[in-house]
Amino acid sequence: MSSNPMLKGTLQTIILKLLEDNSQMYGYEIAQKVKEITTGDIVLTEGALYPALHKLEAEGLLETFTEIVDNRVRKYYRITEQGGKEVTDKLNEARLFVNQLQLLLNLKPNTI
Amino acid sequence: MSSNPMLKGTLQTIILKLLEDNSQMYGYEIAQKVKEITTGDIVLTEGALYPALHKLEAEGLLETFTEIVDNRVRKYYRITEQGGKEVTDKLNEARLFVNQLQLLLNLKPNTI
DNA sequence: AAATATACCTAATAAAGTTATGTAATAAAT
DNA sequence: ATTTATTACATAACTTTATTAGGTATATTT
Repeated sequence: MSSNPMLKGTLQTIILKLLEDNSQMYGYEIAQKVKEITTGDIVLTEGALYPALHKLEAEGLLETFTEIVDNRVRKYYRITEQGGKEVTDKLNEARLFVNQLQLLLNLKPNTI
Repeated sequence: MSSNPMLKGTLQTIILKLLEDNSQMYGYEIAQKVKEITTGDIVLTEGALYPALHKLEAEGLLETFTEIVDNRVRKYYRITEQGGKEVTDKLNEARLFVNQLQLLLNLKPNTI
């Protein structure tokens, strides 16, 4: 099933949201977390994940620090103050989009 | 407020779904319908809409015929049998994606 | 007469994925 | 003991698919 074309535009929001809820995470951990939460339905490919992290860092929404664990480098990411503001907006956008998409596709489950 | 980057990957599904519910529609009508349903939140740009329609036609999921109304050409689209099968799959995919996204972003409204 | 709405189209550009490849250490399996 | 899988990072080539911008043309409204 691999990664989804529908992911486009939401990957940044997913990353920011995870880092809003978890004080620090490294790339691989983020990918594992997404796989776990979605029971394998959404898999973040490395070619999407790492460039997205770099971009968010370049934009000042994330900051990094490295640690050596088991002789391997881990690059941890933290959300910045600016990132904290952005994530609120992006979540609202995503919420709106999901609602409109559900309207368009008649996906809204009957709220009994 | 213009089209959404999150639209990527869902535009085809939106078009197919509308043409599943309406026996025939023309491009401009589809754009109007989407604007109407989403109260203007999702606007299909022509540069996205027309190429998407052409692609779906080329793939055999849609078929077309033209009519002259008020001395202007209208190109109507109909969903094909193959398109009917595809739309079911695409809707399931979209449903799954929306659910997983809501999980990831904690967007699920409390189902009271 | 000018502006807006209707109705189609495409080309250049940009964004953001996928696919493939590379490096390197540790852990598990044969 | 050696191969394979997992952990962990990264980037380049490619593809898809949208945005932006431009073009044509008729009908309607201001």
